[in-house]
This record gives sequence, structure tokens and C-alpha cells, in this order.
Amino acid sequence: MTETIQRHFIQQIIDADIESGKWGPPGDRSVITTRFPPEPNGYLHIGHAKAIHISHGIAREYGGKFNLRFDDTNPAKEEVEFVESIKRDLQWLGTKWDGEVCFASDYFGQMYDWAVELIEKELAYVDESTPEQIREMRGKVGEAGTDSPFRDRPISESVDLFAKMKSGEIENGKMVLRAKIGMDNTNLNMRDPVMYRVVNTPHHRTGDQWHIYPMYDWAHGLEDSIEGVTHSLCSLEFQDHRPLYDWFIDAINQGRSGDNKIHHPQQIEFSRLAISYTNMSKRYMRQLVEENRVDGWDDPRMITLASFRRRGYTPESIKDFVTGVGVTKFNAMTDMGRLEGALRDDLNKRAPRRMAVLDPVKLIITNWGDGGDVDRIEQMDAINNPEDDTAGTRQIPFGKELWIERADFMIDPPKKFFRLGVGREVRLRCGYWVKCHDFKQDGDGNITEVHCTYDPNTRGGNNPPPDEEGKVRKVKGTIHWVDAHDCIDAEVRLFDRLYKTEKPGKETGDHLDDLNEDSLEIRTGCKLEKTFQSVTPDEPQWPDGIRRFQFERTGYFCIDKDSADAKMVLNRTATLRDSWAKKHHK
RNA sequence: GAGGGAUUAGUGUAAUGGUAGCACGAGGGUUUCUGAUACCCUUAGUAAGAGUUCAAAUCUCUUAUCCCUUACCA
Repeated sequence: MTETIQRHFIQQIIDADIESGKWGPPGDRSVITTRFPPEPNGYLHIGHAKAIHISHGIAREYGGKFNLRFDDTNPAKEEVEFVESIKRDLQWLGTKWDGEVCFASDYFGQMYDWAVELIEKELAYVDESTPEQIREMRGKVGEAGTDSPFRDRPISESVDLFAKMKSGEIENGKMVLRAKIGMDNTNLNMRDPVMYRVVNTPHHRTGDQWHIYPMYDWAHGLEDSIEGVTHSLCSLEFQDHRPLYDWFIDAINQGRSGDNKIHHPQQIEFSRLAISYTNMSKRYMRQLVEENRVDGWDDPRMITLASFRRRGYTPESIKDFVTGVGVTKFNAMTDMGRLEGALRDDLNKRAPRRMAVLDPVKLIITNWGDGGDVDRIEQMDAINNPEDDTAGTRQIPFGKELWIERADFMIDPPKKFFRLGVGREVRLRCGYWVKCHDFKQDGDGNITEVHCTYDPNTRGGNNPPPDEEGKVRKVKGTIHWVDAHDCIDAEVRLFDRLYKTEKPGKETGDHLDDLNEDSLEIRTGCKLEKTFQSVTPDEPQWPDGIRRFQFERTGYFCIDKDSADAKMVLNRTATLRDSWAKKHHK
């Protein structure tokens, strides 16, 4: 059987480029250069992870280069905090950029010179119209715009005014530099687009050195060109900008020849990531943070990379997920469940097992003290991870009184309920088999105690020996537990989706209308096995330092940054799949 | 009312004129000291119509639907 390696459409374009020698000697793969160009105006989210993965993956695959470049062309919205968080997130993902971090602001001088060149070639002019007038003159879809009265001003006048804009003599909004392309273009982006505007705001890197800042369309292709990017990969909404991207580079190259021509990268667009029950809008996220509807940019319910990290997601699972969604031009809606699936796949293999009771009820073994040793504590062997032979074992205490999960006992259980009820027997994971004979309730009918007897022949969860007739007693269910006198109290945070609709904000236009008010449940008084914190030398370490566990039968958890020695705080990363619950919700 | 993209099982994604596959989901089963995991089985698709061709998911045309574009944001 021949294995066909599937190539997505961008890889196919690059394969063809390499064969034809478009960027260098035919067959030379190392010329391929990509970049990730975030604006430092917010935190990276899972959608960025897709973009990073595509561009970075291509550079690595071809043995080329991958740049991290901050597109810091708007000082009004950008902050150093975001530069730092973006670098941190990239490092967490395991994405290594080549060379030094790049900044668009490092190219401001070069861009300015090129802009002057365009003015001198009569391809750009300074416009003193107001923003409103410019919008008016741009026209509408389907009808042509009108020329600005400043469109044909003398070159020298534009050169002088542009210099004044640069030196800070002009107020915000009074003047812009525009490209002279044509006001009747069917593509509105091409109707004499603004190249520079005046922004008299200090820049987080260049301070007050500049008073004009380049617009995205003018800047982006030049940044790519300067860095020798071959394939400038971006999302679908930039398709209409590609003609402009090309126009600006062609305009600079107009009148140049040979080696004087600047490098002309190729922009290719792919569809951005969309996940049900979330919204990738930075504006929405910012609003949630600023209005304190969540606990900061790394609130575990958000979809920033920082929030996934805090919630306990692994970088590997995020990479697996974005790999799985593929690279196309189709506006796909990816099911949230796929992300959880990728997480479970990874954590199932790696997360050490522990026992924890989230909603505790006391279980009392009434025959425990029959030999007069009521306070006896036995140490039970427990396998740290059945999926990982190298993870070793640990010992956990077992005594007369245990905590079990409230949901594991029913007064009047249905036939298929494989847990406790009066007259039913279950296996306590790594412990003994216990049979229930009684229970206690408080005045409100809540269960307060479950009374059982244990079978000494079933230690360590093993099956008891066959009876005289050779029949082996069996038990259908296994439940988890924690020794009541030797355990740790903890706060556990359970998360549900932040939004209750598939496309937040779609219906009313305001995403806040779709906010799930019950997205956070804080449980206190949860009981963790005493040994939960002690990592045995056999157990794997997490490279990012986040401690992750599987609490058997309840899900994956990690230690939150709010934890202190006196108060343990855990986040539930994800539940385990639960076919029992699924069946009974129907 | 313009321009630019897109449309393949429920979802996502392959097949680039020559057998429509894969993954997830869903349903069922086996195994099991986690109702987890693992394994097995089942499930269902080329948006509609026309044309070119020996042959069309693939090329052409028409229609439908969805997304993007009317910032001195990126």
C-alpha cells in the first residue's frame, strides 16, 4: 500500500513554487519564509494558534524560516503587556521563531522613504480632507467614488506636507497620505486608500519619534518584503486587500530594475477558526475582561491561550486540535467537542490518576472494627496511570470512614444503576468490596451517611475466591473514595461554556445576551486523597510546570494559580466521557 | 442592484477528468479494579439544474445558499 501524504492547498502552491524556482534555485526548499504578525493589542486566542501552526508548520516542514513580527503600527491601541503575553504564549505552545523578534516599528524609516518615493512618482498625495469627507468621497458598493480636491496637488506640496505630518506639526485627523489609484475601482480598498495618518500618541517602543503611522495595507506587504517572507499567510477577510498588497509593492518597484526591485511576497488566505459556543472577537474578549464578567484575560472559561493554559489544557492538545481542523478556504464551524476530545486524548495518556470526591457523603464500614481495631488504617496500592507503565504506583490510606460521591448512592436506584443502594455491592477502587445495608438522612431528606460492610477477601479491589460451588461473585460497579480522616480539603472550580448559544451575539447583535450565567461553579469542601500532591519520581513532569491529574471517574484537573499552601484550588479542565450520564439525560 | 470567496455523510476534511475515502460524532457490541480507555460493528455524503466527455465532486454555464468588503483598526 502506498501512503499518500495529504497536502493542503497552501502546501500545494509552495510545492509548485519550489519546483518552478519561483523564490530561488528550483528545488531549494530552504528559501521558504513565513511569519506570524500579531498586533500587540490583546491576548492570543485559539484562533491565533491555528494561524501560528500553519505558518510555523510550513517553515519547519520546508526547512525555511519563521518570523515573529509585532505589527505595532497603531500606538493608540498597543501595549508592552501584550507583547510580553504573546511571546509567553508562543513559547508555551512550543513555537520557536527564527532570529530576533521583529517589529514593524523597526521599519518605519524605510517605509517613510518609500512613501516619499511614491509621492515623487505621483502615486501618492497628501489629502487635507476630513475623515467624514474621505468616507463620503469613497462612494458605496456598486457606485464610483469621487476625487478629492487635493488629488492633483503638486508633488512638492505633498512632499512638504508629508514632512510636516512626520515632524508633529499637524494635528490628528487633519491630514493623511493617500495612494493615487482610482476612485472608480470596484474594490473599495483600492479607492485611493490612506497610507499614513497622524497619531500624536507615544508609541510603546519608539516613543515620540514618530507622529505618523502607516496603515495596515501600506505597511504589511512592506514588512513582509523587508523580511524576505515568501508566503504571507492570512485569513480570508484579507482577500479583497490582496490587490492593494500587490499594488503597493509594484508601485515601489515601478521605475526600478534588477536588484533594485524589492522582494514581492505572495499573500495567501485561508479560513479562520470558528468554534461553536465561542466568539473569536478580540473586542468581545476585551469587553468581558474590562467589565469584570470574567477573571481577567486568563479566566479558564475564555478561549485565550492564557486561559487554556490556566485551565489545564496542554499545548500538545491544542496543536492536535488545530491540525485536525485542516487548512481550507471554507468557513467551517468546528464543534467545541473536538477541542475537548483532543485534550482527553492527550491527558488520558499522560495525566497521573488520583482520587477525589467533589460532592462528599460519608460511607461507614460497620464491620471494620469487628476485630477490635476500629482505628486500623490500611495502605492500598494504586496504579498511577494504567496507560503508562512507567508511571509507577502509590499507597493510599483506607479506614473505617470514607468519603464517596453523593451521586454514587441512590435510595431507590434503577436496575441499571451499578453503584450503591441498599442491598447492592460495589468495588471501592483499589480498596475493598462493600455492600450497603443502611443509610441516614437529615431533616431535609439529604443523605448523610451510607452504611456498608466490607468483604476482607476483596482487598485491593480483587475478586473474591470462588464459593463452594465454584461460582465467582461479581460486582458491576467500581466507585472512587477518599479516606475521611486522612484527606485534603480543596476548592474545585467547575466550568461550563461561557456562552449558551452556538454563535454568541448572532441573534441580538450583543454577545452579552448569550452569556451563560452558570458558567462557573465553585465547590468547596471537596476531598482529595492525601497523596494527591506527592509526585512520585516515576511520574512524568509537565514542561510548563502546571500540575495536572485525572481524578478517577470525575475528570481532568489542574492546580490553579490561586492555590496557596493553606488553600488548595483546582480547576476542572474537562470531564471524562460519561456514557451513563448521556443515556440518562435523554 | 457591485466586487471578492466558498458549498463533499450530523461536523470537519481527502480525492486535482477514471473505485467518493478518513477522522470525530451518533447507534450497537466486546474487554475492563475508572459507566474512562482500548477494540469491533453499523450509520450517512458530492447544494440544485443543464452542458462538455467514453468517463465529472473535479471543466463550463445557470440557479440557490452562506461568508467577506462601504475604519485616518489590524
